[in-house]
Amino acid sequence: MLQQTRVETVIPYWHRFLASYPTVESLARADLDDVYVLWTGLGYYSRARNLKYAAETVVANHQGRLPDSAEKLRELKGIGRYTAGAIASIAFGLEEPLVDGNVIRVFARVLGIRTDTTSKDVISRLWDIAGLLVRGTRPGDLNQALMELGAILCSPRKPDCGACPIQKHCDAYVQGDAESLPIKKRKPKPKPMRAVAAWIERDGKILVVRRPEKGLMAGLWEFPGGEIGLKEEGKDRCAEILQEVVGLGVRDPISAGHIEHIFTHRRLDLEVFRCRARPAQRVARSGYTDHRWIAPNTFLELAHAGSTRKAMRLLGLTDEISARNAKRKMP
DNA sequence: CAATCGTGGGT
DNA sequence: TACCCAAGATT
Repeated sequence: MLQQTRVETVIPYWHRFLASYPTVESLARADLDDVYVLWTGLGYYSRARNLKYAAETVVANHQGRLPDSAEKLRELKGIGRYTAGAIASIAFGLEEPLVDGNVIRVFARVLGIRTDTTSKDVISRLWDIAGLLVRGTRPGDLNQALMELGAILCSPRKPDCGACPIQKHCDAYVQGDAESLPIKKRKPKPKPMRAVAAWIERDGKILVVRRPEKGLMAGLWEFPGGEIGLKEEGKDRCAEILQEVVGLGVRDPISAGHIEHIFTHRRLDLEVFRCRARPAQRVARSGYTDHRWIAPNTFLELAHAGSTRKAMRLLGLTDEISARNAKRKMP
């Protein structure tokens, strides 16, 4: 959960997750759909699938106990170099290093690294240095201290150098350029993208579809729809797309408005329509892995992404149901 | 190696 | 507003 996600964001999800799946065995036995529900709103949903798959592997191949070496941990789905180092050092007390965004920033400043820190060369060197530092009796504490230093004092903007315990050892502090480090390649802007989605009602129920297990919002439920050209008319394309993806003919799509949603690499403009399916038709899916006709309010109980949540709100679905069941109001 | 994969907070 | 960033991993 912590991969690319702030601790404060993770905490309520972590409590709910552990309440549902307190053991590796319980997660291994779980229904993947239920795991996705607990991940709703957290993002990077492949982590949920990988975590469940890893739990199954641990039960099947490791007697239900996590392997106690960084090398073996890395063989599990979703566990890369950082996570293996974190588990090995913090949970097992092994002298294994870790390098995350915080550590990169701390090292770049302390050591005065003024070249691109995203290069393979520099990253490799940082891992070597972390490996030298972690030797000792409390490797987990050393690793967490490095990350905490980066998160609390040695922050990306306005680092609190005055309170830093290693100020006098810091090259960037001496040079006075801490705020401009580390140097990174700038990331491309999110590309504009348009899509339509439809509330299709029949006999008081609406049609929802499940996305494939790979790609954007993998495995999540959404309103049926699809991508359209940047200059196309949403209303015209809506009926055509529904015919393509669910095999339903609809009449008179009426726009309920647009929502905007920013992903890391996409800027989505989603136009949402209400329409009715012509009677006596069967759903014929294309691209989706499942579909259901559900009572509208129960959509909130299925795993879904933030963009779908916005569409729901636009269509008048409130989050009263999930708010009742959750300690914290879902985003 | 570059692209992909979410979302929320901060400046 | 626009951009950066977060206890990264996978393809």
